[in-house]
Amino acid sequence: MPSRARIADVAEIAGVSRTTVSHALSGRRPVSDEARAKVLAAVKELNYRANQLAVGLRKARTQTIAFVMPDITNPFYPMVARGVQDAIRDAGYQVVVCSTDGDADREAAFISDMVGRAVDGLIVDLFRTPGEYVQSLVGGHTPVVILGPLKAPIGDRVHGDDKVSVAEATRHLLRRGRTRIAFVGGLPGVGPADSRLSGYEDALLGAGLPIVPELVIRCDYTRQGGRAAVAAALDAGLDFDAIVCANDLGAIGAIDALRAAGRAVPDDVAVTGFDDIDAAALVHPQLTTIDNRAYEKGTVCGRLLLQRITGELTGPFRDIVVPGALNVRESA
Amino acid sequence: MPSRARIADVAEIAGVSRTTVSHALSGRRPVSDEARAKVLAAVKELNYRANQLAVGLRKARTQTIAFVMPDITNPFYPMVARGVQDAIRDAGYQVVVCSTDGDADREAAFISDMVGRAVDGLIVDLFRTPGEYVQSLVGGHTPVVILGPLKAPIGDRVHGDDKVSVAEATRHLLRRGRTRIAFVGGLPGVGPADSRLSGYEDALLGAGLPIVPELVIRCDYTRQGGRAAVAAALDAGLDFDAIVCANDLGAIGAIDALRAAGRAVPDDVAVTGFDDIDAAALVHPQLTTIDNRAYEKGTVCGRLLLQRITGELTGPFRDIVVPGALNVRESA
DNA sequence: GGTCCGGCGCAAACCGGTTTGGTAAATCTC
DNA sequence: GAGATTTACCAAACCGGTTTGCGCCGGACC
Repeated sequence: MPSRARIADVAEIAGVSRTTVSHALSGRRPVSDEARAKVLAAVKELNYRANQLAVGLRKARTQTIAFVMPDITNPFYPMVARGVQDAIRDAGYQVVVCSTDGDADREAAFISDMVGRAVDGLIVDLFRTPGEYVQSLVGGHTPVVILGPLKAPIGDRVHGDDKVSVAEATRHLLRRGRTRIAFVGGLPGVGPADSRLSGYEDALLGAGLPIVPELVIRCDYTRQGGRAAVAAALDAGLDFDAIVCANDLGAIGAIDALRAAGRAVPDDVAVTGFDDIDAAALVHPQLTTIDNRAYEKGTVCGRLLLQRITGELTGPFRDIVVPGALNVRESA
Repeated sequence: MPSRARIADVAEIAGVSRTTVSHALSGRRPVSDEARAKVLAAVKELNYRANQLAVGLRKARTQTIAFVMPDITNPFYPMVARGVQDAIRDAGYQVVVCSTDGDADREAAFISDMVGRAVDGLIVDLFRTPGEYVQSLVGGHTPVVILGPLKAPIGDRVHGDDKVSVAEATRHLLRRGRTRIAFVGGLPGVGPADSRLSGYEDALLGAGLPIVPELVIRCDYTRQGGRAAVAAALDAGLDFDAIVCANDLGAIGAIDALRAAGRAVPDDVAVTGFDDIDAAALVHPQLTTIDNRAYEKGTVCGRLLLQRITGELTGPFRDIVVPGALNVRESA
């Protein structure tokens, strides 16, 4: 394989110096029309493109940001990535996506690696790496935006407010006349379940209704978990006319169990989910659920990071809440 | 912001030359235990990590490959990306993901940009860019693996065989005693519909059954398309006991129409899909469909590219078929 | 006609690493 | 104990660009 054309090759063919080629292409200093024409012709002939490693090395800017996510196959993150990309593209920036696929060690490895590659900024959603450790990895030389619930004084932060969102879903059920509302999903201490549960509680208390312990059923985030939990509740003869689920998969499982027991959704029991996964609109009945606004979160992260990189934004780190949006469909 | 530590800083603190630091860290030449200890101490103290731009520039290798995909929010591609990543990670390579989000110009821009960033290899799935153009963008200096149906003499190729897969799904229906099988989906000439249709035809003809033109219904790839097509067929009084759909969304739409008409799935009409999207297992009844083996395709792409990069594989470009896998669930 | 100025181009330094060639000291060989 | 070899290190070249400093040239101005 022949190697790629270098700027020296262009200079030789155009009959000018490397400097002049650089200036002709960047416009940093004026160049005669004649020289520019010769340079452009040579560039075309050789199919020349600058080696961005060299450019980045010299300029100390790579026009690249990294987005470190826990799992690229979780549809939330690709949608965030698209938002990020749309927010930074016009400024001439690129995003590179790193998925740790649930591996804790790889979170740190990716961050370190991306800093080594001299990215101009980082967006990170971390499951397991403590904030202080991230600090040491980044070294304070690269601006960081934290996506998600992690609180760490290393950069701006963008996150949702599950509590408020679930409270809104619960109030939606109350407005529709449901009074015996159950909560299903999310083992205590695992993931976002607790804040979602507290949103449910807030809404009930706010409406002057009691929290009935039997109607708060904790289970994992799977379809099977939701199905088993609701089936058990029905078997136990519990009485409820609506279910607030901690996530969509659990809600789909809940509907499975209701269908199996001959209860109509939403007529006998209304069901709400959380996440608004693709399948939410595809199942029957279509799921009323909370859209976590992945794309918007991405654009916010991208804009924020860009402002830090350019210095347009300085001062204390900001904390931006992107509230969820209740998506009313058929199930509630 | 203070700038990051450089190798010269490490050398100074350790009291040795830059050369010795490099050798101590890379092991390319022997270094005394004493010097190594001092270097490692200084590295730790300064939290030093090499600037990969400089390393890549000098070594002319970046240990990075790029994966250019048409749409990161199509779950197929993230799963492929995971496969690629798993295949190359142990060799010390990284993958950077570029999504063109359906924009044709950006396909070319990304490829050009990644070549400019001196990636060691490319995996591309192109919707619109012609092969020869890609050739000129890459310049023949970087190995390429083509994912998908594009035929271009610029690199190895990894793709499915929709025709064979759909034929298998159709034979599955025949084995279950279905005889009047319809095909629904995919406008002619758009995407993979034609090869899928021909698999359906192959299977019927192979079983000695005629192709009934009325039972071949072309529509777009959406849920609405499938629903409208099947609703119209039912209205027209067409008689069929199974439907082979060109994709899962269309199949879900088909089931919508069957449900609305009071036909039971699969008892009255069996339905198969294609893609095995997440929702396929979440809808009711769960969809029997063809898994396009995204992860496996990713690992194959990754391994192939790696072999080209290392020179382990040379000679004519290979064409590897990753056959789909029929995933039998409830709908057929 | 000399001075000043702007336009234009080149040489050289620089970014931060790796790699090569050379050398001084230590060790081996006979 | 002289010569050969090895060990351990360093200086300098190099990767491919950008940027800086300087000189040359021609035209305008006094």
